[in-house]
Amino acid sequence: MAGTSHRAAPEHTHPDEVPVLTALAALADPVRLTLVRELAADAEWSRSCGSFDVPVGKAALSHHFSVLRAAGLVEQRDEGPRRVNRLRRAEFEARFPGLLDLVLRPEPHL
Amino acid sequence: MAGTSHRAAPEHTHPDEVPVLTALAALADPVRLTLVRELAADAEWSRSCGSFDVPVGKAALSHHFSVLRAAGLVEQRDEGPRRVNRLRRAEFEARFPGLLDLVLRPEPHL
DNA sequence: GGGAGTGTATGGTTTTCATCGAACACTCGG
DNA sequence: CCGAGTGTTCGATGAAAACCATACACTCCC
Repeated sequence: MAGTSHRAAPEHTHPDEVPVLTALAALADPVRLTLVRELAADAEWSRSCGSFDVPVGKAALSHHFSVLRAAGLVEQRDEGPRRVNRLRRAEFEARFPGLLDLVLRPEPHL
Repeated sequence: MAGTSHRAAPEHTHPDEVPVLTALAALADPVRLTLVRELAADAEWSRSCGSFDVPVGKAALSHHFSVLRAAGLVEQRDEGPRRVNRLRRAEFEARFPGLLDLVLRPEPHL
């Protein structure tokens, strides 16, 4: 049958239930910042967890995604053997207006 | 004569030279968040470092202000024996539009 | 059903960061 | 010149967080 996954669905937190401090802490990490940026640059649900170019092992990567979910930044869905991601642009923007733009904006020269 | 201080002037960093990651990290701490908020609630140069209601000793407090200066969030000036503070609203807003508003805005109920 | 691919969970190590206590520097008022 | 008030610096401590290697769970395809 369709839609049947015998795998535990990932726990999500809606941005509305996220404290500012949690959101800031989630974004204040170079690896997660990269994840969010790469995620924003591609189509929704197009990137699996392993498809990101970050210098950490799978275990750490999995943890980072867990943090991003808890901060309401990322939504995940199981698609066959892989877990694909989506940046929760609209919802997160509604909760923290401008924050995402800020972090996605190309860094002005220092 | 006036304006003569035999004390080392605090090192400041202009918001324009601050990476996003540094700004986020500076705000992603409960004590510093309180400092910024209290600072925003009062007139510029009206608050000395010791006048904030945070549950840490002077040493830690001094360190937090150092982080806030490095993030371009706070400017300090020596005024007699005390060091008074100013939130760099305009400059920081120009560099990171909306970020201060976000953190100063009262937290919606969770 | 076996094996490859993908992601999570666990346990332990390392690093980072917030914190404190104590010592020091500076300013001001007696 | 001394003492109180204020803030920084230093060294050490403890907690939090990032990380890795391994082992495990699930899905798909042959």
